[in-house]
Amino acid sequence: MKSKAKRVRRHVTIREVAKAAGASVSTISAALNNSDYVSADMRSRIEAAIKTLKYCPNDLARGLRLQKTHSIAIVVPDLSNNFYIELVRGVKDYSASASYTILIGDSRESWEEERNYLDSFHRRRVDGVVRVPAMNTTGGKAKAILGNLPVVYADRHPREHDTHIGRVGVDNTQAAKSATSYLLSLGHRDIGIITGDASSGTSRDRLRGFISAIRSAKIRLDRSMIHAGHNDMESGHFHAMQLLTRGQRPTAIFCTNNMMALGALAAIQEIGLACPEEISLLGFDDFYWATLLRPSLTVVRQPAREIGMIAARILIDHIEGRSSIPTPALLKTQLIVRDSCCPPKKM
Amino acid sequence: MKSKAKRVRRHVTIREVAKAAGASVSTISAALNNSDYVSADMRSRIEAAIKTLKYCPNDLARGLRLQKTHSIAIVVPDLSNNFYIELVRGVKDYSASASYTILIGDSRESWEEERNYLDSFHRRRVDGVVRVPAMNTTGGKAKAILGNLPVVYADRHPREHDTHIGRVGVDNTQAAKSATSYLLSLGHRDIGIITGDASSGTSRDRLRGFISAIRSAKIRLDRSMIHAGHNDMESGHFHAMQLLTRGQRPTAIFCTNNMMALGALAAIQEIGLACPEEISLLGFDDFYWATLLRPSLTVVRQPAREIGMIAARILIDHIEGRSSIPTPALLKTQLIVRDSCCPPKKM
DNA sequence: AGTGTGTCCCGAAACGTTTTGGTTTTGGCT
DNA sequence: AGCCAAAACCAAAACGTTTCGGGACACACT
Repeated sequence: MKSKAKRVRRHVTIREVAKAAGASVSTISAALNNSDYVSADMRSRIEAAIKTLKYCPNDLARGLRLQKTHSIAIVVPDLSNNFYIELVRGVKDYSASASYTILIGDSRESWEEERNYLDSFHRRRVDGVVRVPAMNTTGGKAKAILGNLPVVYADRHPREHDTHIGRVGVDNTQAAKSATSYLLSLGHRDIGIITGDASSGTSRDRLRGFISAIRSAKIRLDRSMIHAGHNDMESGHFHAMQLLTRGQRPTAIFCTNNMMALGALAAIQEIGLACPEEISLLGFDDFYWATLLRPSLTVVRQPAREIGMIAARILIDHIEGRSSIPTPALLKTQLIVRDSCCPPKKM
Repeated sequence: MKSKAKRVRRHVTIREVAKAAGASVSTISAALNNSDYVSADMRSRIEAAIKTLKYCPNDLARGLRLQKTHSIAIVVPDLSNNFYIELVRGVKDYSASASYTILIGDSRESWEEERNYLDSFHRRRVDGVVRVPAMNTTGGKAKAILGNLPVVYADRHPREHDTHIGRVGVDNTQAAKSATSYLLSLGHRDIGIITGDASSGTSRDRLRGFISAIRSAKIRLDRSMIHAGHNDMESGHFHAMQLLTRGQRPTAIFCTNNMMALGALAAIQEIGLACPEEISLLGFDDFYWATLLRPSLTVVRQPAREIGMIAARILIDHIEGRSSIPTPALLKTQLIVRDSCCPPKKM
């Protein structure tokens, strides 16, 4: 037996395929990238060799040589929020159709985590990233991490100094305004709102829409009815508690994301208020089990999957030098009326 | 200006850092991998150069040279099932602590999708994968795709011919048995069960546990009470409908995963049965909003995060040549009693 | 016979790292 | 001064691909 003992080669290479098929390395490569100019005979010999050797191409080498990985990253702030799952799936489906591969990051609303993911994806030389920035990204600047990698923002606004090639989401101001108008039309006058962190453009827009609706109805705006949470269940619960236990309790609460709506619902159940009779609850973002809650939740629905698909489209178009749809791309929201809102009790 | 027009170099390399710092390429590499033998002076010059040039290491080249990527993949069947999110987070947290990076795949219970992910990860040369195989993986054999990449299975059983280096989950038979015993102890005698696909070892085990409990209680087993679904809401709904509209309706339904429990709950609500008074419902897998449902769901909880962490541990230990804990690793389940089960009405 | 035009294949050079095996410099010791 | 080990650095060879520039051959047309 040969003396070369350390024969623990982990993967078979194109070179071994070449040897087995009696061809040169470059011919194998040509065959793999099904270029023309490789005879039928040769091609079948190569395919046979690939099969018997169980050859699996090395994308590291490939990407290195090509200076392109045919992959994009998607980083979202909370995978346990079904909205982002749908968004990721949109990205994935479009990417797959354009034969791009995706890498998923879950920052859990932490800039630290997000930075790690972005850095890791950058080092992996993804061709671009669609990003839903984490909430608490205080001093963090993605630009410093990503260099001039193409970025498109989805759902949330980019910070001012973060360059990007596109943005897609909904018209948050308009959506919040019409949702609030719905509450007003039911007769509510004392409406509490729980928004996301004020540092987020998206949250600001939704708050703006809320205020605008209130003003249009010629109602005095009570700033103490405005609470800023952190887009998670816990802060939804906390701020709903605040709103529900104060002197003059609102007759309706509008939560600007689904997690906080859940937290608010928990608070309502805990206090033992009847929803919607004593307190109406309006959420943002739909999710597949919203109908299972009692009452089933009235929400404004964003087309999560479409947002993902379009974000991927803009990104990939840009990567491939095509021009794409204009941006920001603003998709339509839809008010899904279910059972959690009704006219307020007269007192 | 220089005539070299196409100066669109996308990324700065170690070589340019070397030039800027007045050092050789190998010295930069040494400095980066903070080896010894690089003077303080040189090191600071290098760091300065890295900063001003915004150097970002190329993990493709690195992985290629090292024959190791320091990354593992985790492929789960359904990211919109919170159980798997927790599992993924467990994997991620352990991996991060061992300075491994993770790649996430979401097969949506489809072998086609899973195969794509596995293949893509293999080509990327991840060092190993933790896998929760998709349900409908009929003829598919992961072995053919992954070669001899280390695989550890989590939550679900591997198929017979799929080699693996470890497995972690819960004692499904035992868990299902004691859950069923709980229903029996409440006085239920006519219990329906909705299991996952029979092709899954996990589903089989849970069914086995159910049957065993029934038999132990000396109750005649009614096979028409056993329905096999597909671990999704839709089939949970469908089979609950079947069970609830038949001649002799069961007084309790046991669903062997959380998605099917939700589907069953939807069916119950649709029919207008009072739960738990007219029909008790018992689920598998806890989720953070289970308490928000009315009734809040009684479930057997699996330690999802721990399963992920241990799976990652076994995998990484193996990759690094360490020996690990024995496998299969079976963790403890816990019955979380809430409001969806009560003694059956006497008729 | 000469010239061209396809077809099929190949060798070698890159891509950006790390590692190996050096060479030079430094400084401490006789 | 002379010597030597250690410290600091470097050039070149990999790692597994793709691509560029050709080479060899076959065939058709002058």
